[in-house]
Amino acid sequence: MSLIAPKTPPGVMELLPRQQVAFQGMLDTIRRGYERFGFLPVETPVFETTDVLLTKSGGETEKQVYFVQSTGALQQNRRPELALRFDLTVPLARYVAEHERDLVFPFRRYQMQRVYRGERAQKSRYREFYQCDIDVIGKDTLPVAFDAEMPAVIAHVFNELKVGGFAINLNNRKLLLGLLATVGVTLPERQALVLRELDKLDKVGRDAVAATLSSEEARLLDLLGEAGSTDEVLGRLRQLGSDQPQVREGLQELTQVVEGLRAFGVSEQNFRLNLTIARGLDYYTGTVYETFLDACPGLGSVCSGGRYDNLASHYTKSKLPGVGISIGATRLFSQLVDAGLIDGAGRSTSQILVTQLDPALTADYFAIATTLRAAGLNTEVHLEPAKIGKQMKYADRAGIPLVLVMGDQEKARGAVTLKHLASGNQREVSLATVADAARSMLEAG
RNA sequence: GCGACGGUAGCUCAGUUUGGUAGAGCCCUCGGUUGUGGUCCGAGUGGUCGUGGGUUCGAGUCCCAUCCGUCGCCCCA
Repeated sequence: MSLIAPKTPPGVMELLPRQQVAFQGMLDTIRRGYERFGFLPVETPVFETTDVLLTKSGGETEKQVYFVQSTGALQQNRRPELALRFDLTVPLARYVAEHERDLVFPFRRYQMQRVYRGERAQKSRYREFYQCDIDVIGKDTLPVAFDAEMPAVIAHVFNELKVGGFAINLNNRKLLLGLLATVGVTLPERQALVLRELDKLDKVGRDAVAATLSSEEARLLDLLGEAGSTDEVLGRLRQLGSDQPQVREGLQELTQVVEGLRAFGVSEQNFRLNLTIARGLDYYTGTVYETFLDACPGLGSVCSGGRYDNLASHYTKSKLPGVGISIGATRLFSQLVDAGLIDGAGRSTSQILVTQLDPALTADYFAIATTLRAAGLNTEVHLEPAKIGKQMKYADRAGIPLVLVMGDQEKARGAVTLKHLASGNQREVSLATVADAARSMLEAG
């Protein structure tokens, strides 16, 4: 019988158990951070009906959607009625429109689930990946203060994740569109093109971008691309003295966001104004965010989002403005592991392995394990008889930090031997105090 | 969808120039060590050389086709 090659489909992240522990730890940290700011959990199905999912899509999005179809429907040649979500924001819009009467506004929700994009896999571009979103949806109105809270939450989470240096880049699309209008760019298609080119500024350089633009557009490019501190950039924008309404409004919002961030106590190191980021052109209408890690300069954003004034407009007549931001957890994890900022090989969930040295003492081993578990320690018994060296090797490879050994010598003394594998420390302790001893050896490392 | 590069052991790769018995390191298993993992030493398992066809006495190696993968473009976390 011929074997089928065991192979994960391209563009997915599949982890070994110890890596999975490390990844779960990261998700736990993000979840704790989101809850610390009072966001509520929501989950939605991985698939939506195609009419819900594709309302918003331009041609690009639709090309990346995976359709879901039953075998029966396939055989009847019917068009798929379901498709996999490609982000969590569109499902959120549907969710809010559908459950509007049962929700409390402003509605603060977090959602950490997998999304799917049918594009060609590349480095740190996955076809299945986790997004960890927070969004706030207002009823009729949503003050700009919420735009400032988003990056404050992210700064808190990234500091908890210990990712090293990071910078949340801030911009405002009203400001950008207003400035474009002042140089005569008012056609949506042209605006989109200029913004897309602007977005590439860091990547391909000023001259390459300017070559695709008119001279007036290029002058604007130089204004937007000029570096400087937060206050310098704001000052420069004010000096323009533009009375173009979108420019005034955008500048005022951006100023409020900066003031809010400072009031929240976010370090100046962790945010900056960057007038060249434009974000996806679909639904953002005001503030936009993109976050970059100092440790991974060449790689893209690991966390981005923005303000949208009319997201749910396809599903309801209610006005439901929102602002949200999303951590790309799969990409973030793989980058942090590559950069050595987190240990990709986590510990086992077992804290202690009770070995079987003497088959006659099996009942004692089980009883000791029960005692340790009752004391709150994750405990595993090596149920398969084997040489003690092999049992230790098992603990070492599985990432179990502590090993318990008891032979008839120890038993006669009412004691057990505990060995901490990483340090090699080994102690004989009284059976009566084994849980406390184990705990202190785990803490000592 | 477009472009570049690449497919040889579970993994990383050498071998291709000049056709001549399929290799190394790591991993894994066992042993050295009958109460001690990780280090060290020894042995062993593991391959239709991506697939199909062609040239040849003989193809991992040369020719043609094809599939798949990686990276980049577009777009995006």
